[in-house]
Amino acid sequence: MDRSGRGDPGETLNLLWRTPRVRSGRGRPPKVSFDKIIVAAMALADRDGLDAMTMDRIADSLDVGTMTLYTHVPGKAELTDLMVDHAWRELDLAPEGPWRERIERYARQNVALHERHPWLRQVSTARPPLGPGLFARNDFLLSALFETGLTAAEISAASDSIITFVDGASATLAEHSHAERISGQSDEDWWDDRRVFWENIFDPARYPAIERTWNDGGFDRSPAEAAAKAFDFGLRSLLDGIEVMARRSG
Amino acid sequence: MDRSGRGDPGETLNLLWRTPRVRSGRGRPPKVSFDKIIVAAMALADRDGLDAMTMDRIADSLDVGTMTLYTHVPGKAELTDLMVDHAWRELDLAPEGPWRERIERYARQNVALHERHPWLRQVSTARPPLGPGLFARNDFLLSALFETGLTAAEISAASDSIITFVDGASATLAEHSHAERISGQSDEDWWDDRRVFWENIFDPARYPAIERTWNDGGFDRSPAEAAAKAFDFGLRSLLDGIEVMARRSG
DNA sequence: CTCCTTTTTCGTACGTCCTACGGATAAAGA
DNA sequence: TCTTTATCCGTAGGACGTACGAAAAAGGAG
Repeated sequence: MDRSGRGDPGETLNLLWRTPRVRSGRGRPPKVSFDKIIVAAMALADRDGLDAMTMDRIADSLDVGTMTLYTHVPGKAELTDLMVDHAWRELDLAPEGPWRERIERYARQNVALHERHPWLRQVSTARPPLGPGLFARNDFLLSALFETGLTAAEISAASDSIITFVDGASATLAEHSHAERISGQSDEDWWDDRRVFWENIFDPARYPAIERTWNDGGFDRSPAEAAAKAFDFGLRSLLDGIEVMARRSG
Repeated sequence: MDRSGRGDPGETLNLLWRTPRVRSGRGRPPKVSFDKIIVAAMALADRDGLDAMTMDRIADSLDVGTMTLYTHVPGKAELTDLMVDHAWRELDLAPEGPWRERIERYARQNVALHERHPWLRQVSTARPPLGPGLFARNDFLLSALFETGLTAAEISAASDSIITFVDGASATLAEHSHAERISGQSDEDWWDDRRVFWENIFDPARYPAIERTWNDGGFDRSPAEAAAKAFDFGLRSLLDGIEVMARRSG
């Protein structure tokens, strides 16, 4: 009865924390491994998108039968969880420098991660797979925030809001920088559609604030640039908010 | 070549802004309408989740053949876009009160919206359907922010970061309050799993900051309470950030 | 070498889902 | 009555995930 597109949480949990199996030597030698499947699936999703990542194609790219995958992985939902955790493990989170710098580094790394793996925006929202990747990230953020002297509850809340914002904003950024590839629409066509929309469909009388922002040049930047500005502003505000709270309490 | 799970943007755009068709009187009388299909689809997704919302079941709930739907809607991707926009139109966005209050009202409304329509978290991230619902929301936020005296570019960035944060945090909140229904796992089982995880799987030596936060009571709150705290903190910080910027510039 | 046990491989088949196609159907107008 | 127009919807096909079970390939025992 899985309605969220994710597999049984317990099953995934065991896979995420599993220690590599020790083979007895007996039995037919495996052609693929747990890890190779994850890597192949990620490569496919990176190149052709999450929808193109089918069990058939993953198996093909590994030169095995489709059903062979099911010896190593319970199903596609679990495989997706494993991919997400594997991606998060790519974050390079050295605990160095002052706390604010560390969190900014995390934010930049997260953007780069979404650039490499644009499919993350389709799966990485709420209810994340509770694997080593997630825990490493959370540990990094909590560890940085302990330097502020806030209470554990405050730190936890601050960490959660940073995760929420950075994940969402990274997804938006990656969305824009991959837009051409995703929509199959060239940048020129995009601007054309946009012009047609503003000229023919948009009714300024109905949305005066949008009209005014448009006239004042608020939309002159490309979507990617605008998203980057929003990212910077939001992150700065959150970090400032943490500093204010720290000064008040300590 | 749609890889994002969304339909042709141009097609959806026309549907979103379409004026109700004037029937000539000729032709077989319709059994369903555009709007009824959207409402039925939303009811299904609300009750049973997005995965359970199939074209077959939507048609059944309307007492028509499956293919009848395709007379009114090009396909499922477009229907999903229409549902998202329809949901956004439910936001009650009266432009009253000081700007900060207005944005807080928007935030609360958005949480309520995600409570009513938990499937939004699976579709409402980047690349939103550019319909009346989106524009009404953006107009509301921009209109509120104009009171701050910031430049159009600053307002646009601030608005975008609020949208990113509020959407992500609302999704997390709704996720937790619907967790039981989604996972089919009772609250007791959830806490049991949690205990098993901390006792058997979690390695404190590897994640010292998490261990410390745990010991300091940082995780004592229920996930829903913790998410609410993160929501409040993040929104307050963003609004403070806007105030600071406004004071600096004018 | 032969047989048994263990482990992995993978072809077949089924159920679900979206949707292209085209004939049937029901109204209005000529 | 015949034509035009708009809608309804049964059938069929293709894509996908995966249950099942037989076949294959290794080690070890006799």
